[in-house]
Amino acid sequence: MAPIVRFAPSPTGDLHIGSARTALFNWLYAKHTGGQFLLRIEDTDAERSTTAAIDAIYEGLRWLGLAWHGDAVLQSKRAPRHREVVEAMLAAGNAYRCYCSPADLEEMRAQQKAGGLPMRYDGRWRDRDPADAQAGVKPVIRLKAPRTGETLIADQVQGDVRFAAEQLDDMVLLRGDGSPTYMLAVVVDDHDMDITHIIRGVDHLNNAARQMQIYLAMGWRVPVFAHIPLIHGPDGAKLSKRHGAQGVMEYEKLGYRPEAMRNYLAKLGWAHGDDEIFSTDQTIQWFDLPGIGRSAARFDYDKLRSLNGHYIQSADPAQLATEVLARVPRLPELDPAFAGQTIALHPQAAARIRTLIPDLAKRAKDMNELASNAAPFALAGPLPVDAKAEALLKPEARALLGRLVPVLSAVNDWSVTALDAAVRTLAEAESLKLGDVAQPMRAALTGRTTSPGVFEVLVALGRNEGLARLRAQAR
RNA sequence: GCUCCCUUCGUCUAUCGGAAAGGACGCCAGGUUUUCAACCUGGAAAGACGGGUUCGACUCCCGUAGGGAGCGCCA
Repeated sequence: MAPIVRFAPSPTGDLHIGSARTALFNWLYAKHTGGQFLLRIEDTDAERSTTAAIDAIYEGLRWLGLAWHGDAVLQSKRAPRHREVVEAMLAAGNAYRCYCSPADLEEMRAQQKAGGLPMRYDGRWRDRDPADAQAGVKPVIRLKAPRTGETLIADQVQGDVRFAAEQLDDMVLLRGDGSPTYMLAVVVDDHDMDITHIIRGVDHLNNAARQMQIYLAMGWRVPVFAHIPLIHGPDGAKLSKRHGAQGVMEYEKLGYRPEAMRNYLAKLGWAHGDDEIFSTDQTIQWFDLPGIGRSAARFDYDKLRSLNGHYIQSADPAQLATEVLARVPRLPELDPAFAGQTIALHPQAAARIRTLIPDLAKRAKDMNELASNAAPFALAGPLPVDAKAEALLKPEARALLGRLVPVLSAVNDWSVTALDAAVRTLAEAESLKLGDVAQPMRAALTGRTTSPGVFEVLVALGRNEGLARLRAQAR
């Protein structure tokens, strides 16, 4: 039977980068084994779940390229089925009503903590007569868990992990208002969805032991567990807002490409020998549970950037050019240097970007950098000259440009080689190094001190625009 | 406090009892060069600590330290 896995996030904000990796691992496993990848939204907490957050999950998964099978299951819609299961457990004597008030429980925990005891429900209503209940208390329904023995989780990543029965208390299955708890809902849903492998964060490892009790009580087949390590911030602490971007779509805004994210996230906690860069197809082919490590990994932005740069360089040039053109207009919101500016694309923008894209791609680690570097060729209107370029355009440099313009005007074949030859000849005649001429040219042509090669730029701009930009700064 | 998990260069990792402990990012140096990159070459850099087991431990066991997770009528 082909495996069926699921990604089961709770919709409480953006799709977190850690959750995204969990989704990726599940997706990879399904792809690798020819199984199915399902999506279930754990929205049973009505107060925290919003439709915007659900949409954010869809958006994040789509951007990452992780397609799920069929429609997402909304856990909140399955409450009747969850109650039905609890009724069955009640009937079988595997669950019971507990009439403790919140105050009772609080007091119990306080005493346990004070006495250095583990904080667990003590099972006081296990065999007590409901007639003893205080009036007005709506009972919760608790699982009647075994009090002796141990629960074994044969985890595919963590190995065999044992929990003594004394560690596990009688957890709540149904709340006082009749709504199901998470612990109950996951098990029922995973069972009903025929989930064969549960791949999720280690923060659920302890839960697995509790959930196992429900599988056992219902006589259900227990899925294979694989609890993967968490991602920490660069400082080793839990990944949080102060570490920067957390939601996957924030990475899109920062200019990271989905294929780079997939590669980076896969490498975080999973390895295939010494391989560092692998396509999604290769990852699918290689991915397997035994390759997953057990220790938490720190998020390393430098490495992500490096990978992203690699994928920018190796992207299909035509596709990349299209993406750049689409991103340039977003620059005011993505790059502080363009904040507040009005963006208008030049009629020749597409053509220029297409010819310059291989050169541009080598100089960018993210799509925003790429768009920013493309701006001098993509934008309409007067060319802005930044401070460093301005500093380069000293009077002597402007005079040099003045002597260069007629030389270039005389070039018939507007090509890199011909232009190169012409400029070199001029440089030699003036006993200058090529760089002495190239830098002022660059400043005049792009308004910046770094750019693709000046001859490539001249070709991309075309004779008229190229000469016009030089003339504008010449004297 | 109790339970569970983790620990190889700064970071991500390879190693599955016998190697000079390998790769990648980052860093440093050099080469190439019209800038910046890209690219090429070289370099510094690691088995937390203490005990065992073994002819032999990074690898297996125990302990210590450090880190993480869980202990809800949250998910």
